[in-house]
Amino acid sequence: MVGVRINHHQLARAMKASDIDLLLILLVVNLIKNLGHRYGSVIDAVSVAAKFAVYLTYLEEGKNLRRTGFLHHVEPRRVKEIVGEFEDLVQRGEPLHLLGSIEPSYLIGFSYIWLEKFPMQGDESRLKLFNLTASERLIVEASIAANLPKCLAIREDQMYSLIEELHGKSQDSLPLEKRTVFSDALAEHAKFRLLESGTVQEIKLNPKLSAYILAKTDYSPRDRQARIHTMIQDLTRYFEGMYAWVDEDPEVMRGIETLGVLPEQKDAAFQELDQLVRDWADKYHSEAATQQIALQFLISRHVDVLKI
Amino acid sequence: MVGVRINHHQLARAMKASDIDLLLILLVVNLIKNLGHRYGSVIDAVSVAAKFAVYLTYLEEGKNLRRTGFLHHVEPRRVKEIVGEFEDLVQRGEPLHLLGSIEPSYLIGFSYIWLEKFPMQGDESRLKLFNLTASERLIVEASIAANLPKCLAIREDQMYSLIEELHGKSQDSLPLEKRTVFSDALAEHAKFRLLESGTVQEIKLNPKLSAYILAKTDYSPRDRQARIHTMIQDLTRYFEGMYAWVDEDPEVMRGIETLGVLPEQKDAAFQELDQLVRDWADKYHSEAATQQIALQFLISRHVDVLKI
DNA sequence: GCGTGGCATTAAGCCCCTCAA
DNA sequence: TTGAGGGGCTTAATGCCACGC
Repeated sequence: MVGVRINHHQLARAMKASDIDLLLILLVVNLIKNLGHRYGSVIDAVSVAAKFAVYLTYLEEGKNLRRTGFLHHVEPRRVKEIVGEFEDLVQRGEPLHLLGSIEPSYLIGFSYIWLEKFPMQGDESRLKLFNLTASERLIVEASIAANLPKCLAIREDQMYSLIEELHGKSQDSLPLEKRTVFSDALAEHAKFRLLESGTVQEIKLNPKLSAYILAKTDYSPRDRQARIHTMIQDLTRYFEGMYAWVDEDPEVMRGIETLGVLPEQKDAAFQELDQLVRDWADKYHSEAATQQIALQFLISRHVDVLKI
Repeated sequence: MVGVRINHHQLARAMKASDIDLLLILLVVNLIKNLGHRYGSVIDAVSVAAKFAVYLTYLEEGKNLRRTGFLHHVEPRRVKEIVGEFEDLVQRGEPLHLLGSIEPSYLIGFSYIWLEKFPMQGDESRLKLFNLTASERLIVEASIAANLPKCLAIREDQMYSLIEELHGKSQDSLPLEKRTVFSDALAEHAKFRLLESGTVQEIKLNPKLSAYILAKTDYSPRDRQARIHTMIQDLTRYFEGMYAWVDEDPEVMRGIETLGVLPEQKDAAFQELDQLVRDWADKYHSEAATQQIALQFLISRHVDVLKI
């Protein structure tokens, strides 16, 4: 049972979640489970977004606390607090901060700090910090994959120190009120996340002592990070475009085609579409144009909603 | 100042929100401001999604409360509560409910209940329920748009009754624990939302008395609703496709082209693309194929991120 | 390791009321 | 009406410690 991967979207559908609910689930569940954000920080992030909505309405409604409160079902007193928070931000030129980054900031850069604090010089043993006999060391080293980042294996308490330092750094960029104290619980959470993502590996030397090694130089691999970034940007653009489409903006065109494709024709179809789009863009592109447009497209498996 | 429309995305960008934060803002702010969901219900909805993530991890990790807690930074005891909630849902076959519907359920169908409770028979006056002299009535009626739904104008207290009944109905579909009591504050919120969306109009008869008329048969116009629905579905599909793309799924192809287009060529370009895509789909479509694919595309204004 | 229990703090989402400008 | 108070309830996010298995 352990390690079974559950398709949250399918389970949610089976539980008869509505369309909008599926969208929320898709976003939130991935933030938490795949990207590794803390449960609480996602809740907080959304709460900031919701407060932002309140602040905007407040501005749009002529700074009327009561009316804003009615429109969103929030107490005027609370509206006032919220407005205060945002005016403060604007005043001090501080950035609007929800999650801040796609992956948890206190885990990003974990490898750098490790490499910085515990570098592995030349051909010294990775297990330098542990008192092992030569034969013990050889046995352990044999069980470690090759091509690992050049830094030393460390003890649990040293890893906690690294995490604490990282947490401290990530807090520096936050306004004073938003900072959260470091706690054992948080440290342990981070350790689990690092292990789970494969960034760190634990090697049990004996029942009481483990060595921790850095297994990857990033919380996520570089190219995957880049792809996730692209995904977020595409999604945001798509979101905005679709909002405009809902309002029947004539500058926006939306379309969808579903079709059955034979496996052996798939690659040809993909390639041809790519070429068609490229040619189309070349044909209509004009350097003289002031208006830039973007054409996004995506081919993916089509799952007939009714069939599920 | 009142009624000024603020582009939340631009303001958020100006406040240096990160990419992922912009995405969250786009979603949450629109749920609250444009679709009219209560502040609290959006928070709750996300909280349910987050709890769903916890539940999924719990299942995937072999029903290990503690480990699940560490992975998401939630106390094991809380994990247990959350798991209990979901097992209950599954057990009783109850649907997973976050927002439930794209627009607030207690406002959808407002016009139906009005038409049902206060229908306007034949050629009787819309203001039947108000004691007005013939001339007063004519003056007021002249100020009302033609072609309104055939139902009577009502008093404020009657509108509150309608809202209460509607709230009651929407609660029926919820499990017992999730129900919220009706309150004056909630009623007033609904009233403001109805007025703001233009579903209901207020006509001041005198300083102490207002008549309320139903100005539209829907909280949102039908075709707009349909578009919003399409948007949510497209977004969800796009989301899923992009997630697969991140994992380098070979069945997924993602692309984007940006170009400058002269206004006079825009329509031709749009039409040609439409045709190209159609032809491409026809060419590769095979009835024999078991695998269905979907090609989504969207043209929208391209805003260079760097320029903002 | 894991489940379970106790104990504590703080914020915030809710409700209602009054009074002065 | 709107802003500004006051008062109160309840949930839940977050922390810590400890016991028994």
